[in-house]
Amino acid sequence: MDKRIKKSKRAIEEALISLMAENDFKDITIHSIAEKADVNRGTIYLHYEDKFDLLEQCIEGKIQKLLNFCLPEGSGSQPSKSSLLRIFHYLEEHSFIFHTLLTNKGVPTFRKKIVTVMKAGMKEQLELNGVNQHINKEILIQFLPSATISVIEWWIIESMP
Amino acid sequence: MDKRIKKSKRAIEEALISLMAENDFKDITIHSIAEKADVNRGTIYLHYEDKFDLLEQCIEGKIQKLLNFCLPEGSGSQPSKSSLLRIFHYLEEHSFIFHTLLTNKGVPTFRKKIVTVMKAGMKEQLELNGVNQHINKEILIQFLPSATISVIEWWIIESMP
DNA sequence: TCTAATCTGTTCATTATTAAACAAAAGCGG
DNA sequence: CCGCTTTTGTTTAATAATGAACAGATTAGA
Repeated sequence: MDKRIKKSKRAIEEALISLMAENDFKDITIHSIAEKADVNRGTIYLHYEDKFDLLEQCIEGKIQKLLNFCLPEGSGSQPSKSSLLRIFHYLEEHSFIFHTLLTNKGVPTFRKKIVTVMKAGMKEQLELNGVNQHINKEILIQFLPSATISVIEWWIIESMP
Repeated sequence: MDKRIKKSKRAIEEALISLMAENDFKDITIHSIAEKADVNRGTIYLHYEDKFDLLEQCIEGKIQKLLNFCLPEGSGSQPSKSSLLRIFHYLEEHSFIFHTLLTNKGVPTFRKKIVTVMKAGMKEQLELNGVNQHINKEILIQFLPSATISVIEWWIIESMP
């Protein structure tokens, strides 16, 4: 992708997150984002529909990056032992971003997105490894992600041990 | 000035300094600067003749910024008491840059430039305030800047108290 | 010394970003 | 409620940056 696009999007999304750390999402204007990102206001509309689409893409990107980093294809869906650990390391490394996305008022989207992704991931895991066959898979899939995300949420918000 | 130009030049000059902190100037290539700055190589030639011109402009810019910040026009060439203090604060704030520019092998330019600027500045000062009239001005002007810069040099290189 | 690799300047067409302007929509204080 | 300011989208022409290519210079190693 063109260097300029990468830089612009990075600046814009970083600005969004930094603003979200201090204001409710609803109070953030495209104007202020452009200012913070040191980018022409028009540039934002070049890549995003509006601020909701921006938040959407931003969240999507963060989740993708987390997954790509923590579940590298090479090892072919590793067992959860080491990958879970990697996830926690990654979250620690980028705690500011995830803390902001999780705690900002008026943005439940992020939590939902993660739960959805985890459901899919776990389903795949369970079908691959025939473990826990004596437990109802469906129930596990419904239950585990929410539980896990709650733990993660707690861990991040309490600024992790 | 166009936002894009500001950003490009800032990235390029920052890259240069960061590279100069770890390599002799002569070993630094335009290639590596472009890489570090995350900028197309051609962009550098859009604003600078070559790496020597880049260093030149970079140094010039740093000196100008220091002067503008420490000798604001409003107060009309203040006496040296507070402005000297401001200079030291500014140097402390930007110590990495000045340390790098002063210590990099093969770049005596920076020291010379500063001495030149100080000579001019002091001359003006002396002509304005009729102080020290009983001392030969010319000798002062020859002597003071070199002495001062030596102190500053020592102060910065020994990572200031 | 010869070769391969890297670096330098420069050119080109394409694309992204900019500044400036605009009308319309919100938001706000009196 | 009514002005006033800010924000939103969108458009325009102008300009800066990009990636790619190129020949020539320099460097490094065999």
